[in-house]
Amino acid sequence: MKLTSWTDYSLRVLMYCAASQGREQPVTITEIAEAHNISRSHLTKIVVALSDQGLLETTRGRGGGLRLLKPAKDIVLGEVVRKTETDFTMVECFAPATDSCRLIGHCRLMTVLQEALQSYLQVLDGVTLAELVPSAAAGLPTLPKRRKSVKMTV
Amino acid sequence: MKLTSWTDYSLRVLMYCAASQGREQPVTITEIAEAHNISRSHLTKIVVALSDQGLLETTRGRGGGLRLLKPAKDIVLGEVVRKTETDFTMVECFAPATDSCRLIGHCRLMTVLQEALQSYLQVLDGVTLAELVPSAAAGLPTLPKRRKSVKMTV
DNA sequence: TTAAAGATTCATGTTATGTGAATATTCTAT
DNA sequence: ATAGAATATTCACATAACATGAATCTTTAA
Repeated sequence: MKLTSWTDYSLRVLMYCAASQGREQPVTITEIAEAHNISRSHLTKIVVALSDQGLLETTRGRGGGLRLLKPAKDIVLGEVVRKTETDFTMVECFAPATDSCRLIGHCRLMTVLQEALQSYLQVLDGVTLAELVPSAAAGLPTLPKRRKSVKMTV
Repeated sequence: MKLTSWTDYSLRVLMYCAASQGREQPVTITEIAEAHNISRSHLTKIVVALSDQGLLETTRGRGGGLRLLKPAKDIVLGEVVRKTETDFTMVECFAPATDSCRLIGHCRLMTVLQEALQSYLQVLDGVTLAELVPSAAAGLPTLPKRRKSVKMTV
């Protein structure tokens, strides 16, 4: 059981944007791709999806780039994961010939796993992007262009 | 995010065995494979693994088959899933060059996802095999009893 | 000694994910 | 206007995890 790397990258992009809120120039895809050392093409697709899902805003052309639509403190992780993760199927529902299904009518197993999933997402609903990116959480007015060592709260 | 079908099948095997506790002849692999309409070869590998993990006992030869090592009411789902699911890596830990890592030192994101995973498994720790297979549960031949509500850590 | 069971090995199929090149489109600054 | 910087789209392919299945070996009760 794991999140897809698609979700992983999506989170990185959003965190990067969150960390850069307040910057003059918006973040660019190339910038993030280089920071994380992944394919720019691939990252572009992820950004497009995030944009379609209303999680960030893109502007083309010179001086363009990415921006969060909401303040980082208003974006919860659960929302992001629900949108980026496409398949939450925990187990297959087997044919009615299946022993358990024959016994119970509807699959008790699936219900339980669904509850566990809810519990998982609820934890993520309690955390915002801002909390993952301390500098944004602290409400520092501006970030230095080149961040060296930034003190943070653990 | 989903469980592997390996885990899925593992659960089916155990549930089948649980439903058959008390039978004269032990359950056979062929029997389960046919019930769920999956490859006998494949299922064999799963059974071998379950046996190695101490979740069931196998006996070869005529009259052989599978048997749970413990009563179904003493086997919790969390235990099974922890054993059958091999990879709980939620996200990659990116290179230190990564923006977030540079800021935080250790990845806050991973911590949060780990907590969510714990919450997921805790729900499964509250459910036993017996509860998934009514006939095996305390000898009740009728419908499943309502399981007590599970504490969710949010 | 035979048939029924699990165990092992090897080869292959399938699918989701990831990569990257090439090119189109949009926008701003000069 | 136009050049350049950015996102957006399309196509082809690479890769690894997951799944399947045939064939054969090993064990054991009847």
